[in-house]
Amino acid sequence: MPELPEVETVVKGLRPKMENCTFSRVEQRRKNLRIPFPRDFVERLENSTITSLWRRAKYILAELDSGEVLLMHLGMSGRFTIDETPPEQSGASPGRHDHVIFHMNNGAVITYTDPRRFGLMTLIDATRFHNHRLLKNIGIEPLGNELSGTFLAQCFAGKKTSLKAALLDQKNIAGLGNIYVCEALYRSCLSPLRRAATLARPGARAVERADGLAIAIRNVLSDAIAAGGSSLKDYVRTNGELGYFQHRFDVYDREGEECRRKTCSGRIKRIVQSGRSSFYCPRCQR
DNA sequence: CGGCATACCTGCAAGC
DNA sequence: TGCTTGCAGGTATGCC
Repeated sequence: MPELPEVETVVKGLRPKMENCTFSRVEQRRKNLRIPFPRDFVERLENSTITSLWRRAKYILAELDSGEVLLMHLGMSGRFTIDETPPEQSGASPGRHDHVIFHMNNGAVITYTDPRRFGLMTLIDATRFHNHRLLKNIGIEPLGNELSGTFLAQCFAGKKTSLKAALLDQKNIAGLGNIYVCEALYRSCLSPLRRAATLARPGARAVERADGLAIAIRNVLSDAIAAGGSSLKDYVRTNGELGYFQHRFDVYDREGEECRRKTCSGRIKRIVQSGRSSFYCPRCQR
């Protein structure tokens, strides 16, 4: 499920068990995920210490004292689970989709599970990670200071594509996925079909529209992060699972149901845009 | 270059 | 029950 809020929640959950901790043992149970694991992946991790753990877009980055950065992505179905009892003591054996197991020097066993294997793990040089092919073209962080109506208006100026596609494009804004784009557009009363450039088109409403969208994006994401934190209780479930939380969506997966806006009598519609579902209220989103 | 379709892989729910 | 189909929250690539 991972979009920005889920990845943020995973990072917060992993931090107490990984930051300033050392990899005692690493199990790599297959040779690739979406991309191959790097050469000597296990050897390069073992006995190195994580100096800091953070998120950029939907990537999780662990800076190591070896001078490398461990770069991880959850893809569509990746998740981490933290166990305090080593499997050899609890008697549990790894599942078919448990691809990487980190044994930390604090006793935590952190398992990466990913049925669809759209996730990835790789190691990159700390001095050059900004220029790494996976990170260099990524857009602004939506929870940082750069996101504003002015930014969106400029960024989308001249774009013929839809607002939906423009918001999904990680080169513009990093971390939004299908769900939160649908939710942000709903909150700002903008249609996913609207041409991105019209956000900036001069006119009385243009500033309002762009500012409204910027605020909606920020609020949707921070609400989801807050919900994740509270429903996971310090970001870790009792079963150790991280990053999966129930969140009540206004439009996502609500095809045919009533619009939640009190002043609106519309019904949520599902359409397909560039091969993905968009959910919106055709009555109040314009 | 923009915009779209496609591919990667597995699991699950719905339909027959 | 069992088979087939379509769909899933991400991203890179290739084609026009």
